[in-house]
Amino acid sequence: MKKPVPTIKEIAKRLNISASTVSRALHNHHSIGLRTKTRVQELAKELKYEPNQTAIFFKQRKTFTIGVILPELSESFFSSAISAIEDFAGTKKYNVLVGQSHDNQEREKQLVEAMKNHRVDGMLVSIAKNTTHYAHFDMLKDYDIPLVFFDRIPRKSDVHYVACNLESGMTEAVHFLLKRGHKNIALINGPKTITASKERFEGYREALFHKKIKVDPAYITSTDLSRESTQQAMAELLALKRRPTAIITFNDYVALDAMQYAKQQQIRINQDISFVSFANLPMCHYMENPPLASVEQSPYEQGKKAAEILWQLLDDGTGDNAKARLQVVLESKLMINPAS
Amino acid sequence: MKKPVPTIKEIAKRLNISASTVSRALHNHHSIGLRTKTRVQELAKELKYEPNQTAIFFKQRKTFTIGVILPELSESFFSSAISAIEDFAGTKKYNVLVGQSHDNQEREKQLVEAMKNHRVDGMLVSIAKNTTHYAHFDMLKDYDIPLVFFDRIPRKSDVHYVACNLESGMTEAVHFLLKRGHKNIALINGPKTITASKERFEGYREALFHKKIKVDPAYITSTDLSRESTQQAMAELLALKRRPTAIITFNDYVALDAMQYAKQQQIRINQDISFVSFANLPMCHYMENPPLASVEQSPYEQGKKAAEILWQLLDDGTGDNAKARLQVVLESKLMINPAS
DNA sequence: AATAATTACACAATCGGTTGCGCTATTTCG
DNA sequence: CGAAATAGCGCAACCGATTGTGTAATTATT
Repeated sequence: MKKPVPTIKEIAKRLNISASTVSRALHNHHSIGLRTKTRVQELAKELKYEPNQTAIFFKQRKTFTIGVILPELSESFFSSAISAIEDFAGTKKYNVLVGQSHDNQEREKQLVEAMKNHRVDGMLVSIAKNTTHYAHFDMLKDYDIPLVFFDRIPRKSDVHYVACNLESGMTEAVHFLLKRGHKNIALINGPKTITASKERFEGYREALFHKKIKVDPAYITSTDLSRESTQQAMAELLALKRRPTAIITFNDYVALDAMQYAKQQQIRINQDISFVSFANLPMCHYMENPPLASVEQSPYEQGKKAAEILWQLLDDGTGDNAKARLQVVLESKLMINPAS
Repeated sequence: MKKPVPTIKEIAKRLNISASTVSRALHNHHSIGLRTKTRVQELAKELKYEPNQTAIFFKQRKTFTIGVILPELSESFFSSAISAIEDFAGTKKYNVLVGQSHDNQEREKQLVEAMKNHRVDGMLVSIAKNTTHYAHFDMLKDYDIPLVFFDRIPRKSDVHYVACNLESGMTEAVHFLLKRGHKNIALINGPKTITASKERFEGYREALFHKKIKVDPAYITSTDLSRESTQQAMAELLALKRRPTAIITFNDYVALDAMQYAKQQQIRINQDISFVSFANLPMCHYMENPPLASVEQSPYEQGKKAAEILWQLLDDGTGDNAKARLQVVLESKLMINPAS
């Protein structure tokens, strides 16, 4: 049951040859004779020899492992993204190390440290909500570990990233509602500190500006994404004299909480008030009164694209394209809910 | 930007002492004088020295990494489980390597190989649907890598595992419906080949037997979990003379597909036909007509428990408890949907 | 036939940190 | 005061694989 794990030395000893010869034989090196080559390979198969990767990692200064850090593994968006990343890594024979920050900057930093010490060959990161310092990421340059951000990206220009154009998604959403005759379109945005909220607001402002409609500050609310906070925002909107006839929410979860609250207030969903949101969760297709439309943020595609970029950097060897920043913005798309 | 990564040797050279002294100083070894100790530690901090883990992994024959293999990272159940595992591993300063088998036995085998060669300290696995051979798992014993299965466990008795008692969950579900006056309770079960389906059926049979009700074979349908297959099963049930008044489905997704089809056939959900299912997905709490109840399978708890068992094995050092099989069955619980 | 080229392998260093052992001062104690 | 104990540090082996260089034996070249 507990056989001694076979090593190159063991094979060498048994065949009375040197370890280096065994190593070369196993790699089909040309300087090894056919006879010894086959003898080595046969014994290796017999002993079920498998190279000790930890030794190789150490020697080659390469671990064939990438690190992925994201806020929450259990969130649909991120689990789709990590799935894409793992798929891509699998095709390249790479391993994937994961860590979740739980939107905690300190934990995020620890994870970066751990993965750096682990000598991952590259990293993919979706940053925590409240991450404001990026020193723990900058450090990776000293270790020549390429880094690609995705979805939740830092507000810096000197990084590689993949993101989704939320602004255009929001613009599309507003136009969609305007076309349906809505004039009073409110917003339940996310936490003001995060980029994603700002982009959404910009899209909103842009769309209204384009139609020469003034932005009513009272229509702009925000939630910390908790149910209570969302319902608080909803309450504010319902209390307005000029009550909105349409609400665009930060994402589908917020929409659901808002809609639930609205229902309690005897408001008919998508009749008295129409909803449009972000994420396009599959579950909404099963609902009787889902948001009329939702902006697809393509988690799988983002993850995949981020992985592609990372491998581009890995293949470049030295990462000499430190100047050329690879920045990809995927177009978001407003998906009209068929069930609505 | 590309500073030479500091090593122990570098520190040793600068202080004109030996590498071994540096190593011991950093570990607060008693045989090192206070003066040199502080000199070393200060220089280490100044150079931002961080030990190269790959070297330590290699030398110590320990990687502080566990491998997790599951069918699909993007499935809610598994993403919750991996989240729990990562959380637990984090508290122990361990890293988590993930891989998804996509229910493909060959890929699963590759992943086990890769993780074994990576010398992970332990593994957690939820096996692929169609995995029938376990040789690739047995091999781990030769490498002293403890292994704990969870949720999707193999049909072998000589393994450690954590699973959920689906049978009792099903029994509860049937009793729930019987108590509400239903006599004609049908089943849309999962693929016949998988254990989870068998357990559900056993629970169903057991519950009816207990009430001295005969099982009508026509009430037992199955789906491969695709929408088409589910709706096919639903069509069969609706075509029956003695149409069921309640249906228990394999999981919430199946329930949603079935309900959608039923609606198209002018059937009023939970009035003409009541639904009960498995998984207890949060999304159901937002629906107007969710399944009346759903069996909670506690993915987070299962993942956590599996991790706990794995660490128990890791702490035992030699894994000498090869005889004592750690097998935990968590009770499933029928959750009545508040929104229903 | 003498030299050059090629084949086939061994030796040894190396990656970075850890650890048993040994050596030398200094201190302690009888 | 001389011997034993102890403190403080260096030497070298080691983990397992890779790789540059050296070298003997064989083959090719002119």
